[in-house]
Amino acid sequence: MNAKVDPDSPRGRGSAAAVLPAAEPGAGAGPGNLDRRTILGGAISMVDRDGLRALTMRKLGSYLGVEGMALYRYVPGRDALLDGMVEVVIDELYGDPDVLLSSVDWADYLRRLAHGIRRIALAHPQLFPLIATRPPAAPWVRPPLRSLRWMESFLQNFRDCGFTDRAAVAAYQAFSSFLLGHLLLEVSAQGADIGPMDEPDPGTPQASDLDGYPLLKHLKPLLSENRSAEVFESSLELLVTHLETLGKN
Amino acid sequence: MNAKVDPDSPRGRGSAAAVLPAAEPGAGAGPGNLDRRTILGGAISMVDRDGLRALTMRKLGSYLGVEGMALYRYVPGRDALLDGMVEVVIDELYGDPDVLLSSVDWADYLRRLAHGIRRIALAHPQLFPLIATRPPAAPWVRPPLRSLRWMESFLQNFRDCGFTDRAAVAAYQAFSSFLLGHLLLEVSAQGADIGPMDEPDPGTPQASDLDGYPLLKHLKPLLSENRSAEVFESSLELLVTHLETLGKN
DNA sequence: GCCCAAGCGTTTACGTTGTAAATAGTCGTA
DNA sequence: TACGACTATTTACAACGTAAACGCTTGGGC
Repeated sequence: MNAKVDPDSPRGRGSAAAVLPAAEPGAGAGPGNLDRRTILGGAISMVDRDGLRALTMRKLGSYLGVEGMALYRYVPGRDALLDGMVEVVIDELYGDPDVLLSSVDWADYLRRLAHGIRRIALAHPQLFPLIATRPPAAPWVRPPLRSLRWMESFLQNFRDCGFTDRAAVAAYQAFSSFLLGHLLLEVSAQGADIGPMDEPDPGTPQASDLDGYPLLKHLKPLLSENRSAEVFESSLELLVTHLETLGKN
Repeated sequence: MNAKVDPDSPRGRGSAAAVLPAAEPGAGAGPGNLDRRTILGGAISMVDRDGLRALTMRKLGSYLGVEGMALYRYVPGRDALLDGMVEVVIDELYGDPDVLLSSVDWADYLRRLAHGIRRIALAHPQLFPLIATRPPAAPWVRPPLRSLRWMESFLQNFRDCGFTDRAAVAAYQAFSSFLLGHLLLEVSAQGADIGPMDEPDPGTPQASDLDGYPLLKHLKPLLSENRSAEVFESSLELLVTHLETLGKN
């Protein structure tokens, strides 16, 4: 196919990040076939396939072979459903062997964690905006690394590597900004690529739409090039060296 | 009040960024009182006050002293309304004198532009997630600098300063990621600060909730410190030096 | 075998949303 | 005065989130 495959892309690996515990949908009615995990898994795979707007309580119900109202016995409401989905997707990190390797090298840890989250983002492009914009549990919890468990282990790791409290916190915050910016833009671009376009995509400005913008017209090929993987890598390295100089202050 | 005031915060300046052309709402019924600009302005100030969930066609109508269906003569539908709001808010940049100063120094230009967008984000914290996540006009248009006019002038400016096509495009993309990550996190934290909390905010984990996370409990004061302005500044400088080394390749 | 409490999913119902279609009011011009 | 053209209202409908009441199944004590 292509010379190099993006190792974080779903097709680039044996789908190690897509560890959905989802029971198969429509497993027939009857009691006992429903629980919180099944519901969240179904919701996630539904959004992965059809997008966020297609996720309604009733549609999710019928996707699971059940009436919409049945979901309310396991989930307090739609917002809680969304929060639960975000939590489940973020916790896919725990199933990622590349991330879990422990290491005394904080830079190595940072790189593996970053790629782990990138893998999640690319595996669930339609869901990532939710990860980015749902109100976090506390104002000091920053997407996308928005689980208390991961925050704790992240900060622990950096303190163990000699970072001061201040520096560890700064590292968490800088890391969050970096990931959020890069991944949100990456999935939004990719979501538009494979998004809902059957026709020649009337949303995309054709060459004729750029008449007032000669430079854009000239740069369009460059702008359309997809160097996400390389850019992500080099920005990550920039962050690492920045954190190095930030060092122990 | 406080030693130093954030110059990008709405209270930090004479509200120069909040140039809403909004006609006063509820200006009485009768024909001729409605047009696209009024509608978008009303929608924006409504979201600024009550949040995105409160923005409904009918509620916006009655806010403007009109029946909800009247809006459809000027706006094709709700999605187009949201897109229009995003466009209007981004175009507030054109009314910002600090940004419009021309300069042969690309770094200076970048800094002024960055602060201009930060000002917009802080002036409309509830709206910024929309700026970040609405599908752009084309996959190669990246929020938050998502208007073709601004893209054109941004790229022009960098090319005039000696950047190659490639480097100018890379600068645009790096700039976008930087802004999106920082500003989205900043407004989300601030939105939670002044958000819908009347009681002691049950959403925020109290100290007792952090029992399983001793390090978090210990670092909570540091994590809650708001150094957004300084962090933004220093990350911006990091970006500038990065673009310098990226230079002309 | 019988009953009953508990748990699960369905049914019914209500208010709200986005939006299409038909309607009525207003105003400049012929 | 009559007439289009705009403009805003009214009416209508399907889909949504969710509360409340309702049956159905099931397992345990007598």
